[in-house]
Amino acid sequence: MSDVAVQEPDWAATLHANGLKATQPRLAVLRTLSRHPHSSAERIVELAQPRPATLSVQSVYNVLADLGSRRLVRSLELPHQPGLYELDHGDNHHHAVCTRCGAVADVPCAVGDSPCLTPVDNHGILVEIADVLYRGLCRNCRDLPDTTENTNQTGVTV
Amino acid sequence: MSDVAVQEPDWAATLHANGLKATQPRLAVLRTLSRHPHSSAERIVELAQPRPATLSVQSVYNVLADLGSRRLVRSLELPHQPGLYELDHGDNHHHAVCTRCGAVADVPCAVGDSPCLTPVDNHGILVEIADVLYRGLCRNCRDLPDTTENTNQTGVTV
DNA sequence: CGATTAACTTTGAATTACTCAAAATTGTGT
DNA sequence: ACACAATTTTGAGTAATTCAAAGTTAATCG
Repeated sequence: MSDVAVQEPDWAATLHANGLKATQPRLAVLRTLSRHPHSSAERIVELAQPRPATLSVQSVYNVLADLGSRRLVRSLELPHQPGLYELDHGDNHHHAVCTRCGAVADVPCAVGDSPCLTPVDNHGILVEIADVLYRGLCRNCRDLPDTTENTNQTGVTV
Repeated sequence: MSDVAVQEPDWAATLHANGLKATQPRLAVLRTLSRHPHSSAERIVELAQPRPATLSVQSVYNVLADLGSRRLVRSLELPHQPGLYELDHGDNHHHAVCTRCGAVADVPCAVGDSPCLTPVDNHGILVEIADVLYRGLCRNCRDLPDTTENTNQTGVTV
């Protein structure tokens, strides 16, 4: 029997197609984001180990910048938290974040087709993109009484 | 003839009504935000001078935190920029930001009534708030050719 | 297939936007 | 005016990120 492995893109080929060398740090970052979307730079370093055995935070920042400029990766900035990164699948999806545990979920960009897709002229600014951040409580946190400690608790109120 | 002054709220009374002392730094921050919405803490220090003659950045942060907890002021976090502050008028408006010059404009929360007001259950997260950030080009930047320097240029791409 | 070299990563220092804590000051009720 | 708690300031500290120079590596050429 063959292993039932999750099909992953050929990252080396993707990098080459974008005029980038297929280096270990870049492959590690792409593999990690593929398995763990919405990860911070520090988290990527943790998750990427031990392949390669060492990977500096600065390299991750460099890699994320390079991949971001090629539209392979995009970032998500939540208030009072380090930036989170995910593979850029070309869709313009938004995010829902739990204000209690910090869990992040993708939300398709289709709430009656607006406001994401309709360019609006607001006070002279011709809108091309709408970034929407939904805030609320995830199922798990909703079910817990106010006083209960949450296992997912990050200490951050987003 | 009397001066044609813009009518400003009685900030001292507002502070007292919220159980806060009407101190010079607090009055200066409120006056400044009233005249210059979407200002950062550093900018508030610049704009508030010379009344009082000295005002520390830390005081501004303290004041903003106090006023924020009383819902007199709210903040707006743009990626890769210091937090911006504005008076909280109780409406739940959003913001449009020019990706070229960084200009910020208020946008009423009413794009077909959604997505701001309709709670949606997305991937288990019961949405209570939707923060929308519109990005685009302001009239001024749209009229300028790509190569032209923008007078409002802050160096920041938001 | 091994050398060359431009691209890339790492190391270490610097910066920005804040936060924290203790000391000095000020607003307000008496 | 006085007193005292509330507030501001001063100074140090922190987290996330950026900058710059030296070292390393991937891919191309011989």
